[in-house]
Amino acid sequence: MRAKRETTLLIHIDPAAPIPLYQQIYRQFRDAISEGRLATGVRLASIRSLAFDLGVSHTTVEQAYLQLATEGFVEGIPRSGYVVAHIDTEYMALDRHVDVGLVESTLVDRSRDAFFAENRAGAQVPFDFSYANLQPDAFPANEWRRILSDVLYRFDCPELSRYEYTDEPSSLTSALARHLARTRGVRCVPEQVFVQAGTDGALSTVLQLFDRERDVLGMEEPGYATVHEVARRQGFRMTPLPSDQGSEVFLSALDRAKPRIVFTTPSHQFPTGSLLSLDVRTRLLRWAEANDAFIVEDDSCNEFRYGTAPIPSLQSLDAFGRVVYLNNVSKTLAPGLRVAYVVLPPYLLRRYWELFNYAHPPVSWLTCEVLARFMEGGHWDAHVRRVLKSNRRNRDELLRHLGAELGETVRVSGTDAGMHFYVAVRNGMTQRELLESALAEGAKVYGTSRMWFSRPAPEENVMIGFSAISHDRIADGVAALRRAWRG
Amino acid sequence: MRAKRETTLLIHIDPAAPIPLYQQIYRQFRDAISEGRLATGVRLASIRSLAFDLGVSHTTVEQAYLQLATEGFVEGIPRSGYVVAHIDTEYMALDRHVDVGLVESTLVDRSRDAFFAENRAGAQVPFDFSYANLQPDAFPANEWRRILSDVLYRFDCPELSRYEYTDEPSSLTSALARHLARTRGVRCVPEQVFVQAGTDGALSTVLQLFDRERDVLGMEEPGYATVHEVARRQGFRMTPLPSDQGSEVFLSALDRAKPRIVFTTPSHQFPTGSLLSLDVRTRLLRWAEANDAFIVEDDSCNEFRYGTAPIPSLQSLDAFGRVVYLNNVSKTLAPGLRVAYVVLPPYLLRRYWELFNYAHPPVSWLTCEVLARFMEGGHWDAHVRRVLKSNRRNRDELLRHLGAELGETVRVSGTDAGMHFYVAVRNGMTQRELLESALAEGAKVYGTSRMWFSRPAPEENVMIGFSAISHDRIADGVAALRRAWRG
DNA sequence: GGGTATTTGTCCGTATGTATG
DNA sequence: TCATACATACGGACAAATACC
Repeated sequence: MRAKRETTLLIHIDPAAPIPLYQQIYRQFRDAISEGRLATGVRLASIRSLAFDLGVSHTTVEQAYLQLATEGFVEGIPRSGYVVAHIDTEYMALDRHVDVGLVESTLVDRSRDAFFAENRAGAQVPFDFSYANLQPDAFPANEWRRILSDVLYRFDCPELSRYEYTDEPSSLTSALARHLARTRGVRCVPEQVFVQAGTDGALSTVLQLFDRERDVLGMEEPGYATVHEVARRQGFRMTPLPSDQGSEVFLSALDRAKPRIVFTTPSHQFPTGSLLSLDVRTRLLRWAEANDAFIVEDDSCNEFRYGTAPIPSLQSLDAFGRVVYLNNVSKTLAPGLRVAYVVLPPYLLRRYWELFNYAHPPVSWLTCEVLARFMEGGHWDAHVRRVLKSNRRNRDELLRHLGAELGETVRVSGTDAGMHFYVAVRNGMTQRELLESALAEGAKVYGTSRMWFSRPAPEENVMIGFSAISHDRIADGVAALRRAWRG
Repeated sequence: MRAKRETTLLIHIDPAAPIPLYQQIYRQFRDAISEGRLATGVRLASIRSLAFDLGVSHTTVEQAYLQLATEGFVEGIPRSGYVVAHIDTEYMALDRHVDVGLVESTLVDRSRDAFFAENRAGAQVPFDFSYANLQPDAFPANEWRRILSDVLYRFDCPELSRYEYTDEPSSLTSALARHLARTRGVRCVPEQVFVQAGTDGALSTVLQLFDRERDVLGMEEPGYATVHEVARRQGFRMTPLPSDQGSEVFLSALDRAKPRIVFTTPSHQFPTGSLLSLDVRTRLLRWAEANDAFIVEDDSCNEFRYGTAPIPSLQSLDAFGRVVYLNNVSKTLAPGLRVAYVVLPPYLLRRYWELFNYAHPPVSWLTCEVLARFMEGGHWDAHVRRVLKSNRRNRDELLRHLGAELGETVRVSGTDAGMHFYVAVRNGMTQRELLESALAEGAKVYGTSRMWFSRPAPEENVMIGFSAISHDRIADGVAALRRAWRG
């Protein structure tokens, strides 16, 4: 490229200004070029001549030119000079404060959204019957901090400075494999266990092992809205499997629709709280084997059974490698940790490694290491016992008061397990009216309508949880519900 | 259901055994039913009669029966008795140690995989010229631990016990928005910032905002293999955009293929290390606006520039809301933390909230909170300076020795920025031979062939990194490379 | 047209005030 | 408090490009 002519741009510098000299020069050139005052191809003053004019060292000018060159405003021709590069001056003049209005309107829309209004401001209500959150002080902060200090003191944590790959068994996958074998009868080696970023992330990963075009996901209805949404985002078609009309209806829907993947919550159906019997379990497994289907067993909440011991997992009955075991630490330790895990059967394990060659584990090594030590040190079992005890106390209290205050008006089910009751309120109110009248009395209960996706949701069903509310507020909370629903 | 006849099953219990009495009873019934020794419909001994026979309390037997009932082995008929439920005894007899062979063979296959052999055992080699890992002691463990203790001491961390939703601005998104505005000129509000589980996770999320059927992803070639893999898993078609033949070839490929999404690394192209000039940047942005396309700007590694100050981000030039800004803390703080973040432009923000209604943030609240305080406390800037300094020292050392020992044999590029050099070795060896001969001398360099996906990769290009190796091993490492490549 | 002087960018070391640890 | 490192600014030496004779 040849220079057309030399610049006549006048540069001013102020040695007293707080801005470095080379930056003052740089900026004046940059702005002149951006605004089109220096046209493409124009030759800049030579480093030495400009330095002489300004009374500074030539290296100072050099530094300014170098910065202009790396940012693309000028082009350096070796040992010859600098010329102005091609710059779209029209573009550079455009205002970049774009579409802030769209951001703001989107934010406002969100804040009005019913689901968020329901779930977000829970803490601000006197009686929050949340079905998923835990007691505010449930997290074993002291133990966690101690273990974390041990890990960080140990030595310099080279693991944190390395990219790991998902086929390296870790202390956490080993601890989980042992724990699952002991408490849930799950048979696996650590290499089958994958730690994931929450249930959403786990499910996302599992779905990616299948074929969007051909494979259909069978979804419990009513069921987790999150699962429904993840499947939609992942581009999978869904077929509803009625979960509130008994197991025969469930199984025959399965046989009609023949999904490739089936999402189930066998040990505690969400939200109804029902339980898949042993007979249905074996029929489900046989069906999966006969139809080359896979079952995702979401075993969340299995720890909380009131009356009987936890029942064995579906995976432990699986003789064909048809079950993906899925669980998380959100209900027992902390939702805020975002730790879930899946156990893949052999076929899907192979498929995983075809598709996740360059994938890294999605959860912090530090979190995994601390959790592994927490489990291996026996803190996990002790902690689950504590949480179970608290949940049982709250459950009994809530059940007692619901019976006493609203005995005639409500039909309560799903009381054997989990962190909430599935309650039909028979006072003629719509779901919206039920939630809003309760809220007006300071009590927050939760709607179920988003858990249906193929047929209209029954109006009268709400969820009343007992995991987050403090024990001594339950009585007053139920009194508030009575005022709201029985006048 | 009516009972056929009563059981004659003999139950033994041992009060001295470590197993609870009710479990001894439960297990004997369970096994008998599983194995078919008690047929469907058979009536169990009544609770009181069995209790009398065994000499235990009737509540002990009741507990055993209850467990059998919840697990589905028996059915309780109210005020009548328990009968054996329908059990698929044939199924229950199946061996459940299935397909362990498949698991094991998959594991063996993996351990032989070239990529994993290359990336996994890095630490065991005397001279690891890794291009992505950090110094083993790079993580600021003391500061991190102190902040973490502050957070956990503070009070009971109710945030850990709650499910959050992704539209709640957090201390981290606020800190990131401020930091990005200051150091990269990125204009955004915290509500546009989304913390994600690593770059893989971030990219996954971004892709889900598009249409798999219609939208094509334009991918730099050579470029990140991870991006390629994520796109494949997400079901997106890809079109290659040559990144090693100058910007005109890049832009014309763009104009021919017209992808909807373009993945770029403008401030430090991976792996070539080249830089997108200002002119190309504006042309890219104009092109995106004219073609209704979106650009994903991976700004990773922008912090490491040797010689000149970091150049402004593409997002800061974006007048149309066409750029998704993407970065992570893996190169500066720790890959093991798995923290990345995206800044969505208004249109994609709206799209996000259509699809991620029930999504939770994928990163631990604890990690986010500590990182936010780390940044707000000024530790981030100081730490980046430290890492930059270490990288610069290593870069200079490596460049010096490469020139001295292999000056004739290699052509080194991409030296202005990043954590590695892009090196063409001109000694006639294939890529495999280059890597293996180096490894035989104890030096690990990294292949580039997986970064091409539509055309054959040049054999002679390897990456030689300097971010993980210790400073005083570089000289010996390069000597090893000389022995390997020049005999 | 070829040798030479000059201009040019580039690379080197160094001094100084400031920020960092 | 003090040593260190860094950003800034400076001047000199060098070699390639250019202009001149």
